[in-house]
Amino acid sequence: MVSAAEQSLNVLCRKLETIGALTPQERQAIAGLPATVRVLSAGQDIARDGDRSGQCCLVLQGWACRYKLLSRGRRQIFSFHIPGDIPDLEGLQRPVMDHSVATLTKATIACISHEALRELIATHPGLAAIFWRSAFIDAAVLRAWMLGLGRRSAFENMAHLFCELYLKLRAVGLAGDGRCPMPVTQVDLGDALGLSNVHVNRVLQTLRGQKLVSLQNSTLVLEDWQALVRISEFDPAYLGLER
Amino acid sequence: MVSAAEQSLNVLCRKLETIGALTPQERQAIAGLPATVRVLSAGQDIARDGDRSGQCCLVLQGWACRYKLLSRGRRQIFSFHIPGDIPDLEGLQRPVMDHSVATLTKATIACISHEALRELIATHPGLAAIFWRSAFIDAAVLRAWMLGLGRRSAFENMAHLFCELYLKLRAVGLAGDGRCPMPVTQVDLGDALGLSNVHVNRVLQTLRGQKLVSLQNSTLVLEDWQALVRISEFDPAYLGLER
DNA sequence: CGTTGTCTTGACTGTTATCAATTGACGTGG
DNA sequence: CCACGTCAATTGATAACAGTCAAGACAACG
Repeated sequence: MVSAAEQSLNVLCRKLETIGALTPQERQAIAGLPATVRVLSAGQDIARDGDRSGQCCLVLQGWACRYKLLSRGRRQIFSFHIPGDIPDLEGLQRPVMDHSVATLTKATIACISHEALRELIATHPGLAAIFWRSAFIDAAVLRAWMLGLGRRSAFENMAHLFCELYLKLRAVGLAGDGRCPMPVTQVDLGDALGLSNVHVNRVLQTLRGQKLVSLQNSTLVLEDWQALVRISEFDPAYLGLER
Repeated sequence: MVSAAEQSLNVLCRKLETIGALTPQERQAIAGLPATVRVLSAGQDIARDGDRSGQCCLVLQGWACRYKLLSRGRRQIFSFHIPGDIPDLEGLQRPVMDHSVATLTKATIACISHEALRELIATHPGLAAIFWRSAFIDAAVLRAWMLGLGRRSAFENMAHLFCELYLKLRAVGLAGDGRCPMPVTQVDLGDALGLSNVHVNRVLQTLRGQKLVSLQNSTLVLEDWQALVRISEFDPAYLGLER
């Protein structure tokens, strides 16, 4: 069903428009990308450390993450990815993965060949610039996480992460009104924040106890945005969101 | 002195050649970049969080770093930069800095306008690809540091950092024979690894006591490469070094 | 030769990990 | 419909790693 695939590529346009304006031609070129759609259950690897795949994956529905494993079951999650994101864009320049990409929830994914993406970028310099910016924004998010891992307390860092995810989701129309989906387990949260699952649980209780956020049924409710921003020293500039 | 400036831009060629081959034309175009050379003492900011500068800086001699400050004097260093690196390349796409760049040692820096770099990239697609790859390699290094901050012990992480820096320095001809310059203070090391200066000191003593590395007079000696690789689970693939 | 920054050490504290067990929610098959 | 299995969330007890504070040693530099 070509039309379904074209329809679904709109999430990519919506995401790119949070970074810069698209011309009608650019939107059309994106809609015309050849894509293979796959539906995966939660916790499935999309690409593995060491793979050489030849295509990029675009998240259409659900959440994904990038992560890497260490001995003794240690895992670090580097980023969360929501609809519109291309977690493995750098495969275009570095074909061998140095980490893995996996789903966090049931998810639908569009696979787009490197060839098609390279062609798209080559023929649309405006899109090339937006993809560049997108890659640099991803790097800025990595730095924000590093700052938290290295220098923020567990409490501050979790508050910071929630602020970030809320704004990213809202930018693509998936959140609003002080609440957003947060379909990740406490283990996932711990692997992103460098914490044990037990400690994540306790920090969440503290956060709830202080009427800052509550997380239930995979929904995050931000009950005191100002306080969260203050506690976590959150400055949204790094997200590079238009508006 | 134009010839001195041209001469000095060779460090950039040397660095880029660790990523991909350069044609004579590309080398020439790089040598012809208009650059302003500055000499800075240790601990000087080159660009500050929030700045909008209009130019990129290329490290010619000495070391630099990218960092960000938090309240109560907390600092996280995101990356170390050695001769040939352009720490703020992303200024090309994101003109407002979301972190700072500073010297770690006495350093000489070449300032190159965004304009000139954009022109260079636009007229040399091969260089554009190499700069893309370079940006993605930087992101891979950030992820390696994240993995260490989140999931490695202080001991493992310091060993990992030393492995990384040794290979990066060797790739541009600044190290060899199991030793390399390491002109950073223990405080700097701590700010990179998310540790206190006191703990850095103790971990260094352990490392030395186990005959793994020694760090004296700003020189790092790797006494047991195999053991370091094993302990820190070091895999150099992420550095993307040609060879 | 004193000043300054860096390194080193000891004592104590605190955050977070680990281990182990329990509860609760959900889906499946008998 | 209930018994069971599974996975996620929760709790308590204890331990380990790393931070903080404070003081002193050392070295480089003017």
